[in-house]
Amino acid sequence: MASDTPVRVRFAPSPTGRLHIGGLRTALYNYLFARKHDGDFVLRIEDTDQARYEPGAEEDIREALAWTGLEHDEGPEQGGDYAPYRQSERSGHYHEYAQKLVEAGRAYYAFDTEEELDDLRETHGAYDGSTRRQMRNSLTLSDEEVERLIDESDDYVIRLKVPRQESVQVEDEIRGTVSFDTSEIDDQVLMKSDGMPTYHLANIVDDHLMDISHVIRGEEWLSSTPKHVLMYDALGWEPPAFAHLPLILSPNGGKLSKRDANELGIPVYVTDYREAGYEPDALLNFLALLGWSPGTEEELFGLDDMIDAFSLDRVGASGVQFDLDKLRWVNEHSVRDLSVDALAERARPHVDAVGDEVGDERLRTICGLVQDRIQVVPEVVTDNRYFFEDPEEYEEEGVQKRWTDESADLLLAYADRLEAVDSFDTETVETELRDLADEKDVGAGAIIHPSRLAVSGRSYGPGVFGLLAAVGKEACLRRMRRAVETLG
RNA sequence: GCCGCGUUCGUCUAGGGGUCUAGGACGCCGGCCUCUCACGCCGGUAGCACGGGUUCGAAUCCCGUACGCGGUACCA
Repeated sequence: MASDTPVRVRFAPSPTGRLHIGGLRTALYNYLFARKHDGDFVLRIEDTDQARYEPGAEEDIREALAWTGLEHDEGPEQGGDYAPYRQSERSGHYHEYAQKLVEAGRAYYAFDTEEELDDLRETHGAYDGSTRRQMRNSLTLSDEEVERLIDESDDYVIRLKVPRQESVQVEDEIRGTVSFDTSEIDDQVLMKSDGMPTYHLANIVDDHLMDISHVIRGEEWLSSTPKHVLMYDALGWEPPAFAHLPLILSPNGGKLSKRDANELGIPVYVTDYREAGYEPDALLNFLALLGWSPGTEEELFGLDDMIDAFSLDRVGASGVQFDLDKLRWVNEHSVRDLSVDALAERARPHVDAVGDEVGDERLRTICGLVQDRIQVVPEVVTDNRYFFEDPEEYEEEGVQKRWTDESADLLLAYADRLEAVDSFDTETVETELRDLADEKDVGAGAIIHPSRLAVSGRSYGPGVFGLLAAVGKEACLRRMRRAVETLG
């Protein structure tokens, strides 16, 4: 990397769908690289495919990035020195340079119909240096004919004239030099018949015009990079540095799919992670570790720490499998770092969503009790149902282990004592229990465990005294007596 | 099929000719702590894809094979 040119990178998603988790990682690496080098991080919308355009997708992308905190310096909505940042608004540039390529003899008009192209693919293979002579294009037709065809119809494209049998070198920051033989490269369409550029043209024109210094993108682009290099060369432009990131794979192999989301619980879209209650900083931390290593034994990072530690040469080259357990582990640490108040605030929407009615004060109490027992915020309510409703059954294993012949009597006696008590706080509840244990000459555990079982239906969970206090006097008495009835 | 990229514990990775009887993390298993669970701490399990070279010496370099992934559109 030339250290004298300012670093400018871009994240260039296409609004054909919601932002994918892989896209977020690409954005993250771009962001880290930009911040690390005091450069600019640009958001560019690559909306050149009218057929696949999805309304709302750009909004989702913006929302997802905002949620994660990856702020860009320039983009469609806030503008910047290189505006506009939506390719559909930059048509003039693409036409201009497509024209230049034609004039320089590095591109040509092609008039072939879809049927002719299908036919070509079947009989000869690709539209390239070996077959273009047989096709209907400005290389084979007379100038007059070409002019007439262009005038008469809009149904033509501009194709890149790929030189025959040359070797093209791509310098990749992650993989080193990768070479391709131009005989393997077809005459890529640059301008589509609808007047829109293809990704390939738009991408290099914009990267050049926007002074992009480093193109950091997914590995799926590596194969088309030689085409881009050929175009930079034809236009007399210096290509940016390239870095192709390894792809994120499903634990089942292949790309992450909606099926992984359903079967493995791995969300595919960024906003789904928000919905699932993951902490954005944890997601970013996890994503950073997926394909990159700081070289130290540190694993838990804040964004700023990641920026400090980041470098492209520590990004791996092989595909990486998504590991939900690891994400949950990282998230668990983020949850634990939250203040109880913050956790309660985050839990609120999830509480409301399942229709539990609980005041802020009590929600904070509950959060305090479960904070280091959950990995993801919604577990405050999805696990730990006993805070909100009486247990419907008692964990069988727990009953076998903790419910003894004396449990019923002890629990009843405890319930009676609690009924007589005025304030039902953690200390009172504990004092009463210990006093009763002394009185009956049993270990505290003889009452503690049946109590937990009766009140929560489980043999595990928060400390009993906090648990009882949080559940409340009325419910505790009801549940204890009910447990004695059903467990005997 | 062809082209490209990749291959270290189940997973993410460190390591880039001797310091590697391969280090860390997640997961899993065991222990300690403890009213239970969880946290925390301690310990354990498990790996250089295979075959040839090069070298005094290879996880590290080269070649081949296998496997995986990507590309092969008027999609990005």
